[in-house]
Amino acid sequence: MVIELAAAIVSLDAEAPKILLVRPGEAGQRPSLPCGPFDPSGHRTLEEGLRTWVREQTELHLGYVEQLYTFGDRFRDPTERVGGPRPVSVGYLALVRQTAVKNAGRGPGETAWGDWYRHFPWEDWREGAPAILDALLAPGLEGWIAETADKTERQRRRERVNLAFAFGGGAWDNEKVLDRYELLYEAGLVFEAAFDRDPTEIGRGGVGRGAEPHLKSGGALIKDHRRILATAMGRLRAKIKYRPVIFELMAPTFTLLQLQRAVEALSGGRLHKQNFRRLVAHEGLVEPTGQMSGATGGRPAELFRFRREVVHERPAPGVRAPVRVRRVSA
Amino acid sequence: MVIELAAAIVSLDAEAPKILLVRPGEAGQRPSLPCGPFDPSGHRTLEEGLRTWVREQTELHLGYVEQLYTFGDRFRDPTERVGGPRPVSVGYLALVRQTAVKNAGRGPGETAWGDWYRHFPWEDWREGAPAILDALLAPGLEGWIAETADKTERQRRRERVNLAFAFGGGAWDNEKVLDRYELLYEAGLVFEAAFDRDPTEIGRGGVGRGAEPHLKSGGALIKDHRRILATAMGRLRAKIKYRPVIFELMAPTFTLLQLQRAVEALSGGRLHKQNFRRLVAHEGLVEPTGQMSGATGGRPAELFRFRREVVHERPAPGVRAPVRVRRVSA
DNA sequence: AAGCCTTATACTTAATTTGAGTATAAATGG
DNA sequence: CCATTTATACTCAAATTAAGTATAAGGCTT
Repeated sequence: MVIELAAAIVSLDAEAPKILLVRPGEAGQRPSLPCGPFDPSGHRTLEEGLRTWVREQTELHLGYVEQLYTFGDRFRDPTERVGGPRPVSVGYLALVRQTAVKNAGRGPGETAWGDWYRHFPWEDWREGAPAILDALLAPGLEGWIAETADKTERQRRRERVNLAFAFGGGAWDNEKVLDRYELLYEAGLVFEAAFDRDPTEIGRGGVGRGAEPHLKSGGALIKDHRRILATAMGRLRAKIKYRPVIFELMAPTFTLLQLQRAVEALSGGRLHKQNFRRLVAHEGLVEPTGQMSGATGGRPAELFRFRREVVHERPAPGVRAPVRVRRVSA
Repeated sequence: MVIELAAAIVSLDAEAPKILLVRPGEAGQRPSLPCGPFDPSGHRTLEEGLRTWVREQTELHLGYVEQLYTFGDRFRDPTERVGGPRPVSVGYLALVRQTAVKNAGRGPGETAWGDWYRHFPWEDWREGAPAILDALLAPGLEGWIAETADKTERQRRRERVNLAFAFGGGAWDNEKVLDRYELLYEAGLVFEAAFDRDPTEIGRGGVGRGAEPHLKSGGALIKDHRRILATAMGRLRAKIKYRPVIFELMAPTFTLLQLQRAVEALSGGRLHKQNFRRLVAHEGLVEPTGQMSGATGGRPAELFRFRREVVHERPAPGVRAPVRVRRVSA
């Protein structure tokens, strides 16, 4: 059995969260995350194996690395054969500063930074509710619910959809990224699902159902890499609330607005500016440097830096600011 | 490569958190968690594999199951040979109600419920600071810090110890169970560490150093099973704060004090009674049944039940009550 | 039966935190 | 010099929290 190690390497380019992708070797193929097999004889730990692979493939030396989840489902990869070797993949989240980013090439096998919302357009609520939600996903999911004849199963599907997508009046939870992706996958609304079917089931209508919308439901990746990416996104959104991981993505000094935009970019929603600065100051997350930033269009802002001591002072230091997400468009 | 699936199955017996253990086959051996190898041809998913193994070994049908972490470190198992097969284990947390508990036997290979604080005596602060902390762990860790000649490394160790054990005046964080266990392991203060050494290093003093205290630092388990248990404990302590998982361990109806004792048992600290009940009522986590409990010594208390609807109402429903942990003894 | 122990539950109070503003300051580009 | 943009200080009411006090309702003891 081969264990594949795959990394969702996240960076932040101003207001856009980026993800490092490896270009497909052949045309028509989908991109992948940097990844490679775990080598029990060479790698001392799983994480070290991952770091080694990433270093080889991208020339990046990872700083912050966190294990996400281990997936072992059958038939998530269209090239998997019945009775063939079973893929087991361990997904990781890594954070790198934009300054460390280099050598993204255009050729096959080379790496490139992509916008993570291209793969999950329904997750970005910064400019109001994403259009794709009402235009494609809601009707698509509605169809998937109606599709089953069993009443209990229908109810179960409706419940899951309402919870994950907040259709039933509930509040949109920006951490439920994986739940939403899995539902879309099951409902056949993401590209991968059109291919990744149990081959023994092909012909039973799996592939046929509405090839059109799949193409629009975000950029697909190879194997289960978009699932790993969804896990990374959800985990990161949760983690910035109680660990100061956001600073892994920031330059050594930054203005409070830059910090706010960074949090907003990852969270996919807006924050209340005045309360945000009160919060980060009060929590002791940042301290003023005394220097001023080269004004970007208005009054110059003071530059701040991360206060490392905060981890000793409070048990769970993070940006606890409530993310505002609303249905009314901006 | 073989992937081992192992489950930390937690239950709650009144005020004692319990963990399901499998008795060692031979005398002198340590107990283990229920576990078994992942079978790529038989198991559709990793989690299904785990459920199957647990069903076979314990006749328990698991309800709530959650993946914790995948460990792939070398030489965590004393029986591991240099160049031998590499152990990779996926740890799971499962929660079962005490009512579902049965057939715990006394013979080898049979299961038995053990107190989880027997394996982590330093984690139970309900009756004040655990004695083992000042008596054994603090001096032991101090020795480990002093042991290295490199000043930077010494500083690094001190920082880690202070953070995890709150020696430097910080607050004890009841979620840092794994950090603490790993430190004790590295410092050679837990039983496992006396055995689990890189065999190539044996003779360099690893095993020799103070065999005495190891035996007292909590009940050891086979392989890296205590590490999985530590992960489970930390995860569960974190999770009850934002997911209503505590109800997976409660009877269908319960008094508010029973619920409070359950939370305290897992958290390892005390809660403020009046505020606790205000909290669970206000969060909408429970609803009164109208029935009264058979009084256990005082005024009869009303029985409550879990309000399932709460998951639709708020994004992260859980018992957010602050756990009080203090150095002064009760 | 009275008094005491135990547990339950209602209510109070002050301090703190939160959400949502308003007001004013300091830069730039016409 | 004025509109625009961004920064930052300050306000204010509502909600939440921490830590009580007060009272109720059982059983057990003497």
